Amino acid sequence: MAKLSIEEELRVIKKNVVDLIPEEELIAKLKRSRETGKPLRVKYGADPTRPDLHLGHYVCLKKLKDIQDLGHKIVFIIGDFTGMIGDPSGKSKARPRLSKEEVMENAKTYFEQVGKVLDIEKAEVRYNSEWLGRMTAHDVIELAATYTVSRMLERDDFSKRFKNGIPIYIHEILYPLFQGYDSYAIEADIEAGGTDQTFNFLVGREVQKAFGQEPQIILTVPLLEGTDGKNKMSKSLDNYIGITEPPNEMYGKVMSIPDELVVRYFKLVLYYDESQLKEVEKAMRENPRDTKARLAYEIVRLFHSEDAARRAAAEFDRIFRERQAPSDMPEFAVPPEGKNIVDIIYELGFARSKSEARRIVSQGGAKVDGEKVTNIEAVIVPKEEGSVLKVGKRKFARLVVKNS
RNA sequence: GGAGGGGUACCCAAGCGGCCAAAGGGGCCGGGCUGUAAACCCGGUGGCUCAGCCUUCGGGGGUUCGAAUCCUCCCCCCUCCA
Repeated sequence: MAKLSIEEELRVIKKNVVDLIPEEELIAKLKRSRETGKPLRVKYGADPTRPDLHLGHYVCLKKLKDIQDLGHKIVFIIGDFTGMIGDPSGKSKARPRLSKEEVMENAKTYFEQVGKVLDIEKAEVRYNSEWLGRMTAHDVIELAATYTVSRMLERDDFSKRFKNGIPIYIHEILYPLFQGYDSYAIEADIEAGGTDQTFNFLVGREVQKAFGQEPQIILTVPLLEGTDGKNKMSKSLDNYIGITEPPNEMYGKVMSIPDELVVRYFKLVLYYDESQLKEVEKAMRENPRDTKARLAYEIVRLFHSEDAARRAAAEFDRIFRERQAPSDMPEFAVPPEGKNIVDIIYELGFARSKSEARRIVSQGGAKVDGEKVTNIEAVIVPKEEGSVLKVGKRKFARLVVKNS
């Protein structure tokens, strides 16, 4: 890659970044890196419990890719040790303890997905049990002595929980310290992550200083809101768009985000620059639907292909604009004498229980060949060429006569 | 260690002997409408062999014709004092 000036390098790094603390130190590090020819070490913590990456992760991975392209070293930390503690950031729910095998398995899936965004071969991968697992009680106390309780309680999550009488466990208090120790162990120059990690990263700086190391730079990227438009994208809230999801699913999920989020997705996921975003804003006012469709198209293209995007768009229009059946749907065998509508819906997995299937039917949510079927006693005998069952807005199946 | 408060369905939160499968909100699901799986409006939301039955209100035991509601033991959480 052509040599950029420090200013240009900094501009690349700063794109779509919320905080860079402190910028002067980064400039100094960049200068020194050029002089010594040693790339900066950029730490990124990987969660070994959730191998499904989504667009929210992508925002940060894309940033890492930018930095990698500038010639710096990305260091992935697999938190196999801290995974047993559970990061207190956000919701606090006890996470299951993972076995070594599970961690390795998750890590494998994780990197398969990360590989879609940046070059794993050029990155360094470390497991934090390597150093945390070797710590003695003495070491832990020494680490714990680098921070105070009141400073720990400055953290937003903690102070809120403390005020609201929600328990905070000691091990959760220790978490940021261990994460900080990781930075020391790998000699991080920069630590990157979402803005919710700011506190942990700051603790990392303190730990590094306490152990006589130059503190890392903190680089945070915005948290992308999920399809609900309110909360940050996360698997547990089920408002996420996974980067490995099939094209049709991905396209549909993008179409389901609130209109207000469209510009933000163009910015954070597609990396549009200011002038492009102005155009998008204008287009959004004039024709929101088509603009959102363009977003969906571009996102599918990014993670799959131009061809997949085209097909996903056509399929979406076919189902939701023209109200037609999809070109491809699961087949369900019905005996010649027919089968009860509720049983069919339940067996297809279109309802979680038979009661739910009954509700769907009686509320008018089931159609066979375009005709509503509201009687839960109805017995369906498919036409000779097959019939189309539609449940809700987007669940379809082809019913065919077959002797079982 | 002492004193108080609390644990209710996917989440938050009412109920405090029968009318409670349990108010209300969120979420989710369905319908209508539409520019989309947007927004908005309406309805539904434990399960089943469904006008009936079975399981649910931290866990066990008990009182009662009858308990989420009363008693008792246990587990867990919070606050204040020490």
